[in-house]
Amino acid sequence: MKTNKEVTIYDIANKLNLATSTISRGLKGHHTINKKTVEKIKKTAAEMGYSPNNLAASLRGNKMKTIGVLLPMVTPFISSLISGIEIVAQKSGYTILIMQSHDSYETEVNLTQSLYDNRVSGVICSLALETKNTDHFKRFTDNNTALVFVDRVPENFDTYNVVIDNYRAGYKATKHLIEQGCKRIAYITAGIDFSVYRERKKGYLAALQEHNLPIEDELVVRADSIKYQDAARASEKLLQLKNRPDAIFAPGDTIGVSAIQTAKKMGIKVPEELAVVGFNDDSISSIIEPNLSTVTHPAFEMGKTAAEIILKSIKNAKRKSEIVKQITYLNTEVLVRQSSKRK
Amino acid sequence: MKTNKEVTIYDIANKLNLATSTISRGLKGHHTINKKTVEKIKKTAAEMGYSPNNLAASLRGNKMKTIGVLLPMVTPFISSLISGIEIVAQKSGYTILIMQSHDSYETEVNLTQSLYDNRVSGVICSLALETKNTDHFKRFTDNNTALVFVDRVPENFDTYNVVIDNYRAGYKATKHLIEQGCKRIAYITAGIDFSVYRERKKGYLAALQEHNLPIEDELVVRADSIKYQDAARASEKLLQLKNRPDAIFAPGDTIGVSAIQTAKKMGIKVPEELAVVGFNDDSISSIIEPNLSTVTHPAFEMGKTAAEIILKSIKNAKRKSEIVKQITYLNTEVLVRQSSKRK
DNA sequence: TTGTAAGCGTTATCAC
DNA sequence: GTGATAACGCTTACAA
Repeated sequence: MKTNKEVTIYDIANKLNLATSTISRGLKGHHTINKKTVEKIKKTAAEMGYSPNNLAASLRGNKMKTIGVLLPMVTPFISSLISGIEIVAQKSGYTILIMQSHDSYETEVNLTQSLYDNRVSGVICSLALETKNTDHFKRFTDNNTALVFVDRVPENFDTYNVVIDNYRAGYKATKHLIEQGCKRIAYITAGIDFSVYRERKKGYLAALQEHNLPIEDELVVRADSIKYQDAARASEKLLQLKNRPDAIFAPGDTIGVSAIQTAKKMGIKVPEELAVVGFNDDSISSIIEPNLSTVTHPAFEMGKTAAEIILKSIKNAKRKSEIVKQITYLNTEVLVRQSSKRK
Repeated sequence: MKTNKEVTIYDIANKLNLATSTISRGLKGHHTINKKTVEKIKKTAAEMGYSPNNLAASLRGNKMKTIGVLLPMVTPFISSLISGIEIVAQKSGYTILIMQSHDSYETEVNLTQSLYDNRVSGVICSLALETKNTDHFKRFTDNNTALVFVDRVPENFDTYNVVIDNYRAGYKATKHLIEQGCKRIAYITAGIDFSVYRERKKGYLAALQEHNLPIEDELVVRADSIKYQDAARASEKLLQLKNRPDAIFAPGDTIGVSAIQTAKKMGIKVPEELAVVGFNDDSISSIIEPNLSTVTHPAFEMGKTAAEIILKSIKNAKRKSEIVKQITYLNTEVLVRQSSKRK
């Protein structure tokens, strides 16, 4: 490793017999600088191999041109979400700093601190499954850092949220199962009845009630996480019931896939004896056989929207915004495939 | 948004009637500072809601405590890789900055610049499929920034590489197919015969040769990317051959899955008429039916190893290291599942 | 249109 | 053990 000293605007200033301020402005194509000077500056900067030091620039403004992205873990859904954020951020010259909480509250708190220490301009977050208290995010709103929650949002926090209507999605999925003639429909929830999953459950319960189907406690089971193993355990529990369900609404495709595979292992026919609907439209849902019916979840769009809100919010940060809370809903729909087709 | 002014070490110094240098040292538990003073400092810092400004600290040292992670795109393999990096980095108090090239050379060059501008301490990179020239990485080695390539590494670049032995992996997978009695084994490559895929191909060819199987050009086809659609197109091309292959070695599970599904659509029985072996052991490989035989790819371990090397390399950065190039190989093995079991 | 100089928050180097 | 001060590289009033 060589240790070339870095070229700074000071060096350029020296070479060109100009002031550093002129270089600084020239590099940004400031309108108060002579066009020819600008050109000259840019040219020599390139020749000298100058590259701007974001640290120094940000130290003055006290913020990096960086958006912190704090997510539970990288799933297919999340990776589309990231792409959406990325594409918008990149256009505006923002870098994104991705961190995973691994669904742990403690990790989330730590990463929150770390994002703050790095002086990010804004934060886009989808909560960890474990998170109940969201005080650690006040740090951002209290200190002029834009904050947007996506998908897994807190219940009571005054800021921007980008979500789908989980209640309606749950309702629609369940209604579809009812229309297929299912009578004993089960639901698998995740974490400590986490908001998103609870809302979907509410929709599920509403649909049952509306169609005069009995609501039975044993038909709602909990998976410790949304990972395959935990989901499979939950599915198994349902399918071992004396009075087994004839349908499962799984609020995630991994869970749905685990249900199908568990059923197969137990010799239960899908969809004839057990109809299954998942959530997210991950690619596995069209690889598993029978193909998994699912509810679309516009990850990419959600990412784009969240990033756009963050950028707008950063721009307006100076004059304090009037907006206290804003919830943006994106649309979802039920994709009917083989796993729930009974008619 | 309130705009609380930030608490700095200067404020703490004022309150405690100490010098900023003492505060700075106290906060880090420097041994030259009285234990009681250290405690007092830490306590009041906490009380005042102080949080360190990494920007300022890094400006002096000219490097952020950040590792840039530049990857082609988030696949299941890559997401394990990230986890491995993350776990090691976090332990040492490093933050990771993840960026995706989306397999585009141009994007990779830009992101490289962006990482540099952000003064990361080190970079872990897996190359874009399009990348042939890697001069844009010289920036890092020339300027005292640690650099490690993982998995998709350049051919000629003096630095650390963490890889598997792609040649041997290709050889082993092909040999397995031969042992199953396959005679016309096809291979799908990706990108412009990108290094990793080329190495696997070499192994494939060596195995054929060793067993006196004919090497036919039409049995090696190219997919434009490793995404499903492109892979499926390549599979289709193979299966439409007049003299159709009886096995496909796919250097990725998505490609392997596409091969199985394409075969099914065409009414070709797997594994009876077509044996398939994939690569990576993604979770889809055990969801697809028949289950896809595959070659393990120790993503998590590779991530951990890469991060450990980076950290060591950062530590040694001051005295220039003697090491010019070091290649670390991790082990792989063939997992035989239904898609290739013929005996 | 360009120059001067202060300041961003921290740390390293001396000095005491 | 602690303090004073310069320096990191850049931006931005304010001056010219």
